[in-house]
Amino acid sequence: MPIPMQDLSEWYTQVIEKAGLAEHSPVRGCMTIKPYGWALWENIQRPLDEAFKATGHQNAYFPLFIPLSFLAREAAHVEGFAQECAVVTHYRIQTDPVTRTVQPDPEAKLEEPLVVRPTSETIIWNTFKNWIQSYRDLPLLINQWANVVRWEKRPRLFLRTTEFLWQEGHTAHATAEEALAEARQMLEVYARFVQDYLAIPVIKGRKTPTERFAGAVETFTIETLLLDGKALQAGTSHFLGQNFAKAFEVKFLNAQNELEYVWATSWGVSTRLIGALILSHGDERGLVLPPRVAPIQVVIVPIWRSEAQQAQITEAAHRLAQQLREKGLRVKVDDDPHHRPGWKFNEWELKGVPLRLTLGPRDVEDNTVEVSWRHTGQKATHPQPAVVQACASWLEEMQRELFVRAQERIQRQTHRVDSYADMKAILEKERGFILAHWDGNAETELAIKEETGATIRCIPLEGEKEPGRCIYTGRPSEQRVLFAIAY
RNA sequence: CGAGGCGUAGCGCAGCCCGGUAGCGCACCUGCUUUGGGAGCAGGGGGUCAGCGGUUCAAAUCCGCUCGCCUCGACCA
Repeated sequence: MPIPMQDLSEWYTQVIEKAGLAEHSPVRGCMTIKPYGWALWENIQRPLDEAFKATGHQNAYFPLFIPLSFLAREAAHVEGFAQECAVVTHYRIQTDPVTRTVQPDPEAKLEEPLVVRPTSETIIWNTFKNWIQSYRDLPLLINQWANVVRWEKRPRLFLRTTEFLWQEGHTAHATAEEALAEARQMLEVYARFVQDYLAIPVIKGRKTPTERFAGAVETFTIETLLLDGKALQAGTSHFLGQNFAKAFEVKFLNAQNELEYVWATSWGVSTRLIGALILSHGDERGLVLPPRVAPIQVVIVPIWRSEAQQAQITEAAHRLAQQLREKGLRVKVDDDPHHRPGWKFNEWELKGVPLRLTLGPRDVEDNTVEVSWRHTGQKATHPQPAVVQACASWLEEMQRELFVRAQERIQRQTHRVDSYADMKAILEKERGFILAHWDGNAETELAIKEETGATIRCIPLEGEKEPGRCIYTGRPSEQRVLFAIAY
């Protein structure tokens, strides 16, 4: 295992493959998500889905294919996605009689090409048109779990794959205020989930106009900083104004019997969260998974010498596992006879399992068990009944400690900077978050990006709002913004 | 799309410069001994050497073309 801080990109690829989360598929930029990785995604999906439903949203499903003409309806939107669309042009293949190669049948060309959705605003708003007539149909609060395709130039497992899995919320409202409140609410839902479940600290903010979603009036984001000091957008929530309502002619009659365009939001998080998770907590032994989303929270490794012991200790391990399951924990007994204990210790540490219980002849004799904490490497032996009682609270403690540890790391990597020279020096040396003043101009933003590689990740929503002078031009600025080199 | 690197067993690699019928480690199978931090010994199975073409008595090796992958940039959830 490479040391994470020396070559994070090598470490990242290896840990994903060795821990069995995912692997490269034969299709460029597309990955196979393996059972362990999928279990992790399910543990991310479940609480998010519950949070969406708790805030009044319903799930639905819209088509994978979008007629090309739909995408063209919203000018900024089509421009934003034009460079990365996969397009279906034929509906049949044939074997060429001369070359013997299989190819699209030229006779079977589609009248209108279909775009594989890079996001679903257009097809959903085309549908919403039929669902909305009156203010009584509003708000319309829909979410879908889906796959989308964006032909990215440089794919990376989980962080930027050609096909990725996500959820996309799409809502319609009677007023701008209500839609804006919805966008802000979902940003909160994301921030809470990412911090409480993934133990990843985030900064909530607004995107600058240059970084805004194609077709949005306002884009909110949660930004985090990974182990190597590079920033990652972990989720977004957009206030779309009336842009899509106008593009798709979605109007409603208000209580005064007047026809109005509806107001929209959209918001999403993706399998990128798994990448964020790996690159927030991992170490030289591999993955470190926060207990709340870990597919296996406790692994029990039985150790035996004789065959008689094997039977007895394995049985004791399963009894212990059952007691822990009754406490609501996800437990695995690794009684595989083909591997030795040392191998198993390394394997489960690589897979990031939060707690390991080791049960050997000594322990069975004394009714004890050895506990090992993944995030600290600490070990201790306790009586079995005490361990059964304490495991759940140890896991909760670990969940909090992982968050605090990440928060302290990000604090160390965050710099308040007032001189452009300092900013450049820090970005070259250790990257990280740079809190600095900006004059609000896109030209300034672009110049800084070209000279340093750093972009404005967001204009933070929280924290002090002291005015100052732009780090680049010296012109007045209302508040500090967050710069970083991004993934 | 630009710049680098790499395609040889499931995985990681050597062999290529200097052409002679393919090897190592891990993994896998069998047996025995082992099991508290990636076990040992013995035996065994597994290869269109990325593809196509050329040179040659003979090509993994030399030459040409094509395809794919990885890393780094511009783009992005």
